[in-house]
Amino acid sequence: MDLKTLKTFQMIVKYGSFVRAAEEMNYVQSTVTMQIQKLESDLGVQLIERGKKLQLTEAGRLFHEQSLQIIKNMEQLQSNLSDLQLGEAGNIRIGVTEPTASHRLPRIVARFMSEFPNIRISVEFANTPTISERLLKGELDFALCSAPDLGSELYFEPLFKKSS
Amino acid sequence: MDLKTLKTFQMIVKYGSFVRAAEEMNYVQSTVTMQIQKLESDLGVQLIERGKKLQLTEAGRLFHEQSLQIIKNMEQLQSNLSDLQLGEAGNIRIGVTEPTASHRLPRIVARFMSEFPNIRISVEFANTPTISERLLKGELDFALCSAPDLGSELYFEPLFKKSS
DNA sequence: TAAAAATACTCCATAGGTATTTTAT
DNA sequence: ATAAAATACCTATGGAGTATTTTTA
Repeated sequence: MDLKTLKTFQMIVKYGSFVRAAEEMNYVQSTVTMQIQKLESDLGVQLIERGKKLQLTEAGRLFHEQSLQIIKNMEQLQSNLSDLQLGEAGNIRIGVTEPTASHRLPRIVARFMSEFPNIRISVEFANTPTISERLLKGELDFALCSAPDLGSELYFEPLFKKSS
Repeated sequence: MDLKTLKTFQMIVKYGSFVRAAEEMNYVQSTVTMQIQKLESDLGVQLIERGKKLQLTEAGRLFHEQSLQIIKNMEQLQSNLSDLQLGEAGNIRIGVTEPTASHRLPRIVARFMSEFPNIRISVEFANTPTISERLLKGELDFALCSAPDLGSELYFEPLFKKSS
C-alpha cells in the first residue's frame, strides 16, 4: 500500500473524476484506473462505484476518512523531519551531576532556550558512572560531569576544576 | 513510501538488528539494507547509525514514534474494512417521512439493533422529494416514503397503504 | 575472527506510459 | 455523440534474491 495511491484516491473523491485526479497528480488517466484497481484488490473491497457520477461505496467512505488521517500523519512526519534538519526543532538530551546541575546549568539552559526557542532540552541528573553508561547506550547526547573511567570510548573535555 | 518499509524499520528498532528484522519480515538481509537506504534517501535524512550497536539518530527516533502511529492507523483501517465485509460493522442511512417515522420505525429499528448491535443506523426525516434527491445522490441507502416521481430511476416497492 | 551490514549483479514484477476500446450520458 | 473509464500492450524502474566483500566488535 503506497502513499501515492492514497493521495490519488483522495483526489478522485475531491474532484469526483479519475481524469481530474490524474491531472492533479500528474499521471495519465489509465494509471489512476490501475492504482485504484490494485488498491481495491489489495483491500479486497470495492471503494468506488463507477458509472454516471462516481459514488463511494460504504467501504469507500470509511477509507476516505481514515486514509486522510494517514496522509496527514505522513506529511506531518515529513515536515517534522525537515524541521529537524533545518535546526528548527529537536531535542537535546543532557546528563548532569550535582552540584553542577544546580550551580551552573540553569543560566546556560536559560540562555540557550531564549536563543533557540524551538529546541527542546531534556536534562537528567545522575552520578558520573550512570551518566557514562547512558551516554554509551546513546540515551544521552552529552553530559556535564567528572572524568569518566579511563579506556571508555567517551570523549572528555575538561571545562573547569572543582574550586573546593 | 511503502507500508512494508515502515514495518521493516520498526522491526529493526525492536530487535536492534537488520538480520533479525529480515527474519521477522521474511526478507533476505540485503533487502532490509536496501529498504532502509531507500527510505533514508527518500526522506533525505539518516535514521540509523550503523556500527557497533545500532543507534537511532534523532530523526530516527522521531520517525520511529510517528511511523508507529501510521502503521497502527493503517492496520486499524484494514480491520475496519474487513469488519464491514463480514457484516460486523457498518452504517445504514435511511430516509423516512412522517408519520411513518414516528409510527412504524421505532419498533423496527429497535428490533434490528438488538439483532445487529454493531451496525449503526442513521435516520433522516424529510419529505419524499427531498429524500428522493438524496437517494439519487447516494447520500441515503434507502427510504420509507410515498411513491417518488414517475421516471426517476429509483426502485419503489409498495409496502402498505395509507389507512386514513 | 566472527558476525553484521554493504555492495555487486541478476531477475522479474509491476508501476506508469501510449493507444485503443468499451461504457454510459 | 462525447466524455470518461477500462483494457491491451509495452517499457523501464526498482524491489527482492544470491553471492561476495567490507566493516567493526
